[in-house]
Amino acid sequence: MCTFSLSATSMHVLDSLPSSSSSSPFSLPLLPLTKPHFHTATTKSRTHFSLFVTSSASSPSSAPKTKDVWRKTPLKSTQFHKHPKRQNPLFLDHSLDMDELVQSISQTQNEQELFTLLSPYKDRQLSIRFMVSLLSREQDYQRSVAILDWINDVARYSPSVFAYNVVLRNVLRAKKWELAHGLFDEMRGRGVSPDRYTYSTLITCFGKEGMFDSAISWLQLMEQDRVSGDLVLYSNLIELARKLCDYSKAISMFSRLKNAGIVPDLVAYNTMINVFGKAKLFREARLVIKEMREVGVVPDTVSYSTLLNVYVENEKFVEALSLFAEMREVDCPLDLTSCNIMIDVYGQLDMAKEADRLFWSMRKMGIEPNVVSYNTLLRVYGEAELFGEAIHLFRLMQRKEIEQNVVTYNTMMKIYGKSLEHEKATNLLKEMQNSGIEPNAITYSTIISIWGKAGKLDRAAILFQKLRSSGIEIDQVLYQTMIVAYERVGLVAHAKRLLHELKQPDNIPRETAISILAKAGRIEEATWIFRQAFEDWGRYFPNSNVIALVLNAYGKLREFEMADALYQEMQEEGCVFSDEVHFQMLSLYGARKDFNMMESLFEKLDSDSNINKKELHLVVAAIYERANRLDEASQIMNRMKERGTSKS
DNA sequence: GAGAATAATT
Repeated sequence: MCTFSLSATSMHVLDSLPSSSSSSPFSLPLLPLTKPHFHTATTKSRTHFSLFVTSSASSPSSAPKTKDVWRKTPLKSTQFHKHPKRQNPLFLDHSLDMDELVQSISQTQNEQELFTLLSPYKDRQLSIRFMVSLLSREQDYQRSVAILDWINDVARYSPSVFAYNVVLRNVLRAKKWELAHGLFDEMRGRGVSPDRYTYSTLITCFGKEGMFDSAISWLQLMEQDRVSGDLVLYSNLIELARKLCDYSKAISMFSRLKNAGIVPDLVAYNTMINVFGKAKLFREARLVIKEMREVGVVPDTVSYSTLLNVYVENEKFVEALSLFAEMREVDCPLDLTSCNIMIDVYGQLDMAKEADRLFWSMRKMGIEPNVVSYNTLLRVYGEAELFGEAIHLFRLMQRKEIEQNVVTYNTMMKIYGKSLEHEKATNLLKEMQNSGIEPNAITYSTIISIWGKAGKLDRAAILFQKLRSSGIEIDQVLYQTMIVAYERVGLVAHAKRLLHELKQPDNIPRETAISILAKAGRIEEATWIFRQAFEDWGRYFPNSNVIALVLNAYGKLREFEMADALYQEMQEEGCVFSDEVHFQMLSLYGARKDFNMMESLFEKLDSDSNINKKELHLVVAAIYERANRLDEASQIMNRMKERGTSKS
C-alpha cells in the first residue's frame, strides 16, 4: 500500500522531503508559498481520506449516461492561459491512499466521471506534488489527459513540464500523433518550456514508429530551443538510424552527440564500430577503439568482436587476424562470440589447424563451445576437405547430446555433397526430420544442388515440384539451383520451361522472377515483367535491389533512355533509392559515355548527406578508369583522400 | 527514458 503523506506545516518541510521522494518523479518546481498562509497548517486534519470506493456517485454504473467525453483533440489555442500564481493554497491533509485513488480513477469512463471523482479535492487543495504523482501513475492516455485538464481547469494549477511529459508519453504510446502535437502546442501556449525529456519522449516515440523524419524535425526544434540532448536521446536516434540501415544518419547523430559535449559510453561506441563498418568506413571503425582509450572508455570484448565482425563481413581476414593479435596484447579477454568469429576467420584464411586449436582450447579458457562454435568448425573442416574430422565432430555432437540445429544439418549435407556421398546427404535429410528439425529453404537448395551434381535429376525435380505444390514460398536461390541443375545436364528445355514459368509469376514473388531472369541473361523478359509489375504495383514500390538490377539489365540492352526514364520516374514517385541504385545509374551514364550527365548526377549525390561518399568516389573513379580517363579518375580519388583527411 | 558482436544455400 502506497500511502502518500505530506506534512505541509512549512515551506522547509516541503523542501526537505524524505530522501525516498527525491528519487520520485517530483521534479517540478514548487509553487512559491507566501508566509501568511502557513497558519492554516494548524487546522489541517490528518484524517486518512478514503476515496469513496463504495460511493455510488462515482461508480461507473450509476454515472449519468453521458456519451464518451474523453478529450480527443487538444484544447484550442485560445484556451491556453497561464494561471496567475495561486493565492492562498490550503495545504490540508494529503495523506490519501494513492493506490485507492488510482484504482477509482481507473474505473471512470469519461472525463465527467473523473471530474466528479476528483471534485471533493477541488477546494481542498491537494498539493501539486500529489496531483503530479497521481498523474504519473496513470497509464491510460485519455484519463491522464483528463487529469491534466482537471489540474489546469478545475484545481487551477499550472501543470508543470513534468506533468505534460507524463501525459505526452501516454498519448504517444497510444499513437495519437495529432493529440501529441496539440499537447505540445498547448504546453508552449501556457508558457511551459519543453525540456529534454519532452523532446526525448517525442523523438524516441516517433522514431520507434519508423517516422524518422518526424523524429529529426523534433530534434531540430529541440536544438532551436537550445535544449541539449543527452546520451540516451542520441543513442536512441543512432539505434533508430541503424535499424533503418541509414548509416550516414547514424554517423551524423554520433557527431551531434559529441558536438553537444557528451562523452559516448561503451555501448554507444560499440554500436558505432558496427555502424562505421556497415558504412564501409573501416578506418573510422578502427579509430573508434583508439578514441575510446583516449577518452577513458576501455574497449571490451564486444568492441573487439564487433570490429572483428566488420572485417569478416568485408572479407578483410588479415586485418581481423592482426586485430585479434592486438586483442591478446592488451589482455582483452575472449568470450564465446569472439572465439566463434575467430574460428571462422582462421577457416577463411585456410588455417584449419589454428581454427581447430582455438576450438579445442575454449574449454580450458572456461568457455563452453555452443552450437555456433561446432557448426563453424564443421564448415572449416569441410572446406579444408577434412571430411573425417567433420564426420567425427558431428557424431561427437550427437553422442554428447550437444544441440544440433538446421544449420548443423545443412552444413553436414554440404560436406557430404562435397565428398561425393550424396546418399549420406539424403539420409541426413531424413534423419533431421526424424529428430524434429525442420528443413528450410537452404536445406532444399543444398540437397537439390547435390542431387543435380550427382545426376539425380529426377529426384531433384520431384522434390522441387513437391515444394511448389506444398505452398512453401519458393526461395530465389531454390529456383536458380533447379535451373542450374537442369542446365548442367543439358536439359536446356526444362531450364527454359522454368524460366518461362517465371513470366507468369502467380506463386512466385515477382521480384524473385525478375532477378532470376536478369541473372540468367533473359533481360528482355526480366524488364518486361518489371514493366508489368510496375504498372499494377500502384503505390507499392519494388525494392532497391530490383531497381538496380533492372537498371543494369537496361544497360546490357543498351536501353539507356528506358533506364533514365525509370530512374527519374521512380524518384518522382517518391521512391527512396539505396546508394546502389544511384551508383548503377552513374555507371550507365558512364557506359553511354555521357559524362555530362554522369558528372551532374555525381555532384548532386555528393551534396546529398545520405550517400556514402567514399563509395561514391570509388564508383565514379572506376567509371573514369573504364573509359580510360585516368586523369579524372585520379582527381576523384585525390578529392576523396583530401576529404578524408580534412574530416579527421 | 536506451542500446552492442558470431554459424548454413546458387
